[in-house]
Amino acid sequence: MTSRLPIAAETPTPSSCCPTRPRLRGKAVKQFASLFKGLADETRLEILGLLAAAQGEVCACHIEEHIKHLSQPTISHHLKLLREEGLVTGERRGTWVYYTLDKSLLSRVKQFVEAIRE
Amino acid sequence: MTSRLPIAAETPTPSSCCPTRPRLRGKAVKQFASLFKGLADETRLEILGLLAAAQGEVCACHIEEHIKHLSQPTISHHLKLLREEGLVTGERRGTWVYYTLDKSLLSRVKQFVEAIRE
DNA sequence: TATCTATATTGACAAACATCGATTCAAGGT
DNA sequence: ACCTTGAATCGATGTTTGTCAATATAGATA
Repeated sequence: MTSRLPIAAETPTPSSCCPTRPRLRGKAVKQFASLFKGLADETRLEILGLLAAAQGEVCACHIEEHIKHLSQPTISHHLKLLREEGLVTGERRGTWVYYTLDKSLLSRVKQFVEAIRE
Repeated sequence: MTSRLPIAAETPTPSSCCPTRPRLRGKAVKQFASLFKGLADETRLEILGLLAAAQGEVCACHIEEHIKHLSQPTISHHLKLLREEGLVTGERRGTWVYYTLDKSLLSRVKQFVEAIRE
């Protein structure tokens, strides 16, 4: 009977190791998950990297030109997802559509850093 | 012939609107996409939020306790993905396995912010 | 050894996603 | 009107992903 203490004699209790309130809850979890889903694709990151470097508008034709290994419909599809997620905006002028990085991208990512860091 | 200039008379040329070098390329794109895939799930974000708030170890049993709407194998699966992505570390002590948030999470996210911001 | 508990693994399945070819839509030029 | 070009949409397809029930593994206790 209890000749020696096991490595972890005590069952871990919530009071011993668990936070009362997690740092990501409810709506925030959904919003960040949605944001990161938008960022969780190589093609979309390439597009964002292009727009960030341009510091302004880039027309869809140039985006397609840079991402040469994918078809036009595929890139259009990714642009749509980025628009819906609010990470870019697209404006049609004449024949062309010009895309711009939305500032909300950086602010939302920074919000995540703050939420985790507390 | 050319009675008046159309809204966008000139075809957008790379030199007019395109950056010479995008801000996310090659390996960096892959690494960030992999990171964001790890973050692109509500359950995994909840787990990370728990670990962040705990500021230390949390045993798997408490994680499962907090995320009550999912089965134990499902949570174990997410913990595995987080481990493989280097976002958490797990250490077995006796019967229990204790998880900790890896510091690399914040640094990697901040790297992304810097890359986009230039 | 046998047994109990905590965690991980396996196998199956449905839903979500990335991709493409074909088509459509929008706008300008002839 | 017609044609041309840039971009979006549609429909189909193969892959990835989240989930669970069942089972296996690791470690402690008896």
